[in-house]
Amino acid sequence: MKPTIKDIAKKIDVSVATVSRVINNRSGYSPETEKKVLKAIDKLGYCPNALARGLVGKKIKTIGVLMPSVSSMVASKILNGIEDAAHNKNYSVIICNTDNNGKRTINYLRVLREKQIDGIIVVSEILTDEYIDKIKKMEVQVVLVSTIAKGNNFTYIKVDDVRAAYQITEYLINKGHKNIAMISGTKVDVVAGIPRVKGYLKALEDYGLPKKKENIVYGDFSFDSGKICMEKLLKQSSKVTAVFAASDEMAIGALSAAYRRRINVPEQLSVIGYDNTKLAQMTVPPLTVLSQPFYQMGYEGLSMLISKIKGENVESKILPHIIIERQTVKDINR
Amino acid sequence: MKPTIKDIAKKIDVSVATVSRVINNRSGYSPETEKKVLKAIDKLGYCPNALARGLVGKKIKTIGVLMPSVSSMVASKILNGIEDAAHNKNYSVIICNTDNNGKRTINYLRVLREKQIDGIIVVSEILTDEYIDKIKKMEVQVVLVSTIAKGNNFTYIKVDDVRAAYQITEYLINKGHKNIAMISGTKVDVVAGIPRVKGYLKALEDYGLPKKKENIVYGDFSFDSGKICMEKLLKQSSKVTAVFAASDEMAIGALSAAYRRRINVPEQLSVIGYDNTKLAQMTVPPLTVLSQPFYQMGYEGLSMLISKIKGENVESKILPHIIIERQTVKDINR
DNA sequence: AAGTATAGCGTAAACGTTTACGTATCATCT
DNA sequence: AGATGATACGTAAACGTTTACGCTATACTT
Repeated sequence: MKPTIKDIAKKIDVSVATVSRVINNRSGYSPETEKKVLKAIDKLGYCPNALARGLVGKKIKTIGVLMPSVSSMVASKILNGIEDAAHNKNYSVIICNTDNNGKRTINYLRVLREKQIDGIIVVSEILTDEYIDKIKKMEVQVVLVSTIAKGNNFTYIKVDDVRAAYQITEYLINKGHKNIAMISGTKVDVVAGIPRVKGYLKALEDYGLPKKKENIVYGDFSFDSGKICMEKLLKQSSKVTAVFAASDEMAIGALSAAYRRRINVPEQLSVIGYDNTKLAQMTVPPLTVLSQPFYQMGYEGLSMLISKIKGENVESKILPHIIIERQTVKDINR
Repeated sequence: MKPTIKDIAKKIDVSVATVSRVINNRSGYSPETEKKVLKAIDKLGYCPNALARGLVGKKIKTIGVLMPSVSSMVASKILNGIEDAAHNKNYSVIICNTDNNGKRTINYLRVLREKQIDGIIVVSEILTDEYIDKIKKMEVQVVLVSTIAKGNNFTYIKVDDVRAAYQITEYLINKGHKNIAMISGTKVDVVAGIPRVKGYLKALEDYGLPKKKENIVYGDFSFDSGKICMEKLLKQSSKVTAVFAASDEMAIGALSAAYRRRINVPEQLSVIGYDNTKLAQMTVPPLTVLSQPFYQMGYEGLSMLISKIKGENVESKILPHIIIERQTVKDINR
């Protein structure tokens, strides 16, 4: 059997309270007792039981992370940031891959509640009213990473997607492009879908460029859908010179489709991606992208959560984005 | 305050034992009492406290996963499998990103012990004697995924790397290649490094092909190192017609380097990767690879762990691999 | 009728901690 | 000398469960 605090106490003939005090660096014992206790702990190989601690102290130093997919490049980078920050603050993280599945998500919420976690981080998830309701009932601290819950004052940390999409489009316009297509994500996505289309359209409008319906095609953020969308775009009559894809993967799909049609990037067609996953550097030619600070999002998101757990007041945060110029966009002014 | 089992008991005037019994589907109560209890639970919004349960029952239904990086494509795919299996078996998973850092790993081991987890999975980690020692002292069930601990009888699940490397080389030989180079991973890696070189050399030997020292270059599994290694290979006098890279990323790096040098793949140079991450389908041309069943490794690895936790006897397992032919290898026989 | 089995429940200990409170000892101050 | 305060402990309750054990009432057996 694993030794308990009682075993330590018995061995050196002190009370459990004293042992507990030295373990927790409280005051109330002599240097000699401390030495004896420490020695006994070492000898018996004692290790505190976090469950018992959590039961009385109501803190288990563990948080839950809900995300639609742990294996996507963006999610795993965010997770990376969360995990690093958690480790630095001595918290553990339980991962919950919701798979965009309502029942599964609800189940996770229940399990997290049972396990008395101190807070939860929701990543890239589209929050339904049901989730929001359950989360509120949990009476637990929450922060949203790369997502929002409109109408609710959940703390969030993300990038300004409409602004980013606007700047991408503006960037393309400044490079002389006038007929710019967009490969969007799903129409229902309130974070990575709708806002990016909005930003794209706003820029077109501000610069007096025509908003052509056929220039927007909808994928699902995946490589395959990017390929298919690009095919669609290529079949159209209107000759686009640049394509803005709402994800790296779709941009790479577009690259693939262009390659198959013997269309040279960036000579004949410019392509810009969104995210700046590791992929973007690996393509030929390397992909110009809008970069989101995923790691930072995760890291700061967790830090914000801990602050909230400690009772501090925390404001939502918009993180800056940048365009990373590589080799898939051509300046056609010159 | 969250209601406890006592609150339920008090409300409907039964004992806590009875409430506990219906919660846990034990016998010993009438249908009417059951109804009353269930109703009260629903009304008060009661949720069991897993910490208290774990304290008495010595099972918290949580496992820990140690991996060098959560954001790498292969690790995250394995994690995906682990998480799915865990969810199906009603277990939670705590992730521990060790970052190949000894102190950090030891710290995680301590935390996992404190939190009384039921088992641990070690993924792709190079196990030092210190880790092995600590793990043994934890008296906890373990399974190793995509790694081994030589000299110790830890249960593992992985692919046969020397056999896989042998088959890759054989495959290339059958396609008419005689001067085959290898871009290996790190020399110290006892799982993804050494064994693959071994398999490669064995095949060369069995087929009576010369083993040239300069045909093996060492990277670190990353894209950049793959690029650099390919450059080295290209600078050499001996004209290689095929390259076997010990990871997809390095293979893609090789593709990049070849492209820059205007060397056509697969016309002038064949390339084969190892892993079959999502990346492999996205390159132009799509990458021929040896595919490792990462998701399955994770899924079955966790299942094995649960079996061990339940006290069953579990054997280590070698999972099958296959070569997926795409477009980067040319048959130069014809 | 007496005995036995069973259903349905309650009591209380146990799990491993933390912590409020009490107490004994001793030094210091007035 | 007596009061005061600090130091160094110990005692026991509390956290929210599970579960061994015991009890009562009823049904069934012989």
